Amino acid sequence: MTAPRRSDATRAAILTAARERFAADGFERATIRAIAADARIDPSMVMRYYGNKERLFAAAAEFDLRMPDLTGAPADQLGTLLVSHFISRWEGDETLLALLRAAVTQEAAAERMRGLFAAQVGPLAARVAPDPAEAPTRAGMIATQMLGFALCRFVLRLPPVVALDRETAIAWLAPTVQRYLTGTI
Amino acid sequence: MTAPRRSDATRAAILTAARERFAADGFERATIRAIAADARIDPSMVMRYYGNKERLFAAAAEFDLRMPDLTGAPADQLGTLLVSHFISRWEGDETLLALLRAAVTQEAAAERMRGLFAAQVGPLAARVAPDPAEAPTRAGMIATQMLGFALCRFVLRLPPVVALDRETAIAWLAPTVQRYLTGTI
DNA sequence: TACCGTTGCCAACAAGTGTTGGCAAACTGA
DNA sequence: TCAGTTTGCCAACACTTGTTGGCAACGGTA
Repeated sequence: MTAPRRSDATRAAILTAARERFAADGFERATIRAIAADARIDPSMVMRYYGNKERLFAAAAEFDLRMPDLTGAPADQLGTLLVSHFISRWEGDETLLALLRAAVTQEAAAERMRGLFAAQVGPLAARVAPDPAEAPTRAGMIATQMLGFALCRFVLRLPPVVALDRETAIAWLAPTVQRYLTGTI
Repeated sequence: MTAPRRSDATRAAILTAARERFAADGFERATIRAIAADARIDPSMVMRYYGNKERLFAAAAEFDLRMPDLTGAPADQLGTLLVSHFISRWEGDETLLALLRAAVTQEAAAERMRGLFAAQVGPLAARVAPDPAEAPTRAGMIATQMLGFALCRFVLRLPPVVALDRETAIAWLAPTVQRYLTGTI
């Protein structure tokens, strides 16, 4: 139980600005100076509170997929539920976008992305897959589709993918994810 | 018909080194100095022959998907043929990897990626899709899956995706691409 | 009040970046 | 042979980057 500090607001402002910049520009093009300017403080404050740029990114890219509990859900609805959940996670929080943009050139960010899918999608796959031994592969295939969708929609902004409304996107993606999760290979 | 210049070998060496560096490090972390060092020439030569870093990248990321002619192929084999072709294109040439890594932070590279799928996958989808009007969407969905696969396998290096051998990868991906190409939505 | 840790800013550093201009050597054509 | 072009390197430029140290103002505590 730590006492709240007077600088907590500054810390939070830095983190918010960092997430925005990392999400928009990636790791190398997001500069400490720009982040500090957004947070309306001096760049040296960023260093004092977060040590260096990598640790700032690590703090800003803290993320949890919050995978839903699918026990009890209709077996043929798993794909729809999962895809719908993923899209919500992407749209509600730019942290994942920051993580994806950075992961392409930052090994630490890539490692975190790997951990995210292994630790959160893997167990879910293990519970519903016909053979639990296939769970990592199934989680990996789901990653290829969901990260690919996010890449095309939010990063590359491929027009036909941007144009999809939520329901249509789910209609396209759900059968794919359903098959990766429970289908026979 | 231009006469071959004495500097053509240097130009080619620069281009090869540039492709390697851009593919491995992305646009901003690949430095002119490092590229020049790989090509064993002075950094100023890169500027003389390619003007600036952006134009160097544009030259290094010249790429053609070389989509195969699928007229006459069995309708139910389209997914397999396409996926197999994509994987070959990815593995045979690091240009596509350079383009993907750069596209995440460089708008010009993203634009080229958009053009690639619109101009090469789009027409193919128009020929085999039930309704040609859906071709852009279908090409876009194929992009989400194939770029997502490349992202996870070559960039993020998700272990279960890296571990897939070529046949297994095709077995997973082909039905997805087949459905995006010809399935009902 | 006097004290001391906290918060913040300013100025500067060292390193690395893309980029440029000039100059020597090598080559080409007459 | 000799002028003119091409090829290459060196040194430097202007700028940006992450990062550091010092110094003033603030705020709670005794």
